[in-house]
Amino acid sequence: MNRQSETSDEWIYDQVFSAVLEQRLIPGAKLKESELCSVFGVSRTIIRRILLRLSLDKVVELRPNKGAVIATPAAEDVRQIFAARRLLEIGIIDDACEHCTSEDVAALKEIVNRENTAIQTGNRSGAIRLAGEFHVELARVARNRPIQELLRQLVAQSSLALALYEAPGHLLCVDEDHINIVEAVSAGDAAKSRDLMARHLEKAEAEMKLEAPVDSNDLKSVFADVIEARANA
Amino acid sequence: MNRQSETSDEWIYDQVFSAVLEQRLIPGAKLKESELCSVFGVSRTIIRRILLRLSLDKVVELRPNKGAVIATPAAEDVRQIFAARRLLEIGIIDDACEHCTSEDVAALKEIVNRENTAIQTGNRSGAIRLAGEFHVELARVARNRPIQELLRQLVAQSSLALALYEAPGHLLCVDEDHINIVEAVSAGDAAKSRDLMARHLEKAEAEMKLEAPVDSNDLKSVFADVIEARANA
DNA sequence: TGTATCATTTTCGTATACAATTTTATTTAA
DNA sequence: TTAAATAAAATTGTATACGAAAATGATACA
Repeated sequence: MNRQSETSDEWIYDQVFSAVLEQRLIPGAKLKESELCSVFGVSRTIIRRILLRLSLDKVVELRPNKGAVIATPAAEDVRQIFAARRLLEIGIIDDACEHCTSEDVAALKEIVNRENTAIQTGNRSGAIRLAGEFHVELARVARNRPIQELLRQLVAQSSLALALYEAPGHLLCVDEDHINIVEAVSAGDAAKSRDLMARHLEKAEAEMKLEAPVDSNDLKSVFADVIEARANA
Repeated sequence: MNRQSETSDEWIYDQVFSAVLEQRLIPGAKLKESELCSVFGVSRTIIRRILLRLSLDKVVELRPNKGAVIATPAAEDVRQIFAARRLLEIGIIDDACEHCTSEDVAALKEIVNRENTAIQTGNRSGAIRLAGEFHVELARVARNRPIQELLRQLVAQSSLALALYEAPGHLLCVDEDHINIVEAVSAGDAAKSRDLMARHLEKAEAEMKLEAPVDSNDLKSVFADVIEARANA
């Protein structure tokens, strides 16, 4: 049976990737091949290929002979993730301002609107997902695919980081940052856009407690190091 | 037979990746699975996994039902590749200056020395490869893995771009740029380093003729668009 | 001679078989 | 009862089988 590989593959990949973005899959979650097989109705060949792709995205960790788990980025990883995001997202602002068309503005506003709706309706998954989408869309507007691709990965990794290190009691603050950035970019004001983006990213990183690492009410996170040690024993 | 997958996989991947870096594999070259199987003595399962990884690096193009070929980046791709490189490599200079240890300086100088030796002995493959290695090493010195990884891919893609668009008669000019950058970085002079890097990258991109695209004496490149059109027919 | 159609061979895509490793369960001894 | 040892089950890693698609070559016909 030669399936329409391209499509089916992409669909399954997106399903898992989305689950990570929406934090329905959290760090440490085990991804058994046979389970994924029955869920998606394909053979292990396909599932294995998708797990490999996700592992190259640093969203899944492939432990030889021990199966795949959702990745658990260390504090240092998270610092590098955000350092990279600052570099990329501030760096592309010039190009975003330069190339931004009216269609681009519409697309950006559409995302921000849906994001705000999600926030107001208490749809946390949707809000997280759309917030990430916004940042990736901005890279698309800047017309730079390599950077867009990396940002897509970094946004997903940020979602994992947030699940691990988010300061308690934060939860869905309504945020004017995104819409302000859209306005500045569509006005072609690169300096202002850069400044807004810089502060926005700082804010995001500040919401995490990278020193006192763990999320209190999730045993998997609390004992992540123990699990890691035992897993490698 | 459960092979020591990790190692064997990595080795084969590196072999192919290196061949691209050294331009022993040029854009359009066909990678038949069965041939790779016999060359490396593994089954198609392994080869297929490696081809997938290389395709995610944008070094190989996977054409459904038509096999894998070494990628042929379009002129617009190359512009984005170099735009991304400028952004990344200039952007990491601050961190490189900040984190650069004496071991790092030694490692950088070692690469530059080997590069110059390669140039002087007419070892074109080695020179291209080491030039790329230098840029990736600088990202390592900056202590940012995500960016280092992307740069590794972009350097390989640059090698393909060079094979396609290099201005004729260029060939291995001895270059003081790299050693100057090492000096500036190890002295902690970020401003100077940035300036040197910016001009170095501009020079590299200027060596290519992205408007009059093709490499004259390679039919595969000359008729790349025709091939592409027919392949998709 | 050149072109179109058909058969043959090659190559690719997925599922599956089987070996090796890890995990879990059970038994046994202290 | 706990802990170690062993057996059973589950899971992963690689090779291979087989169907589908594409490339190649042969034949018929204008």
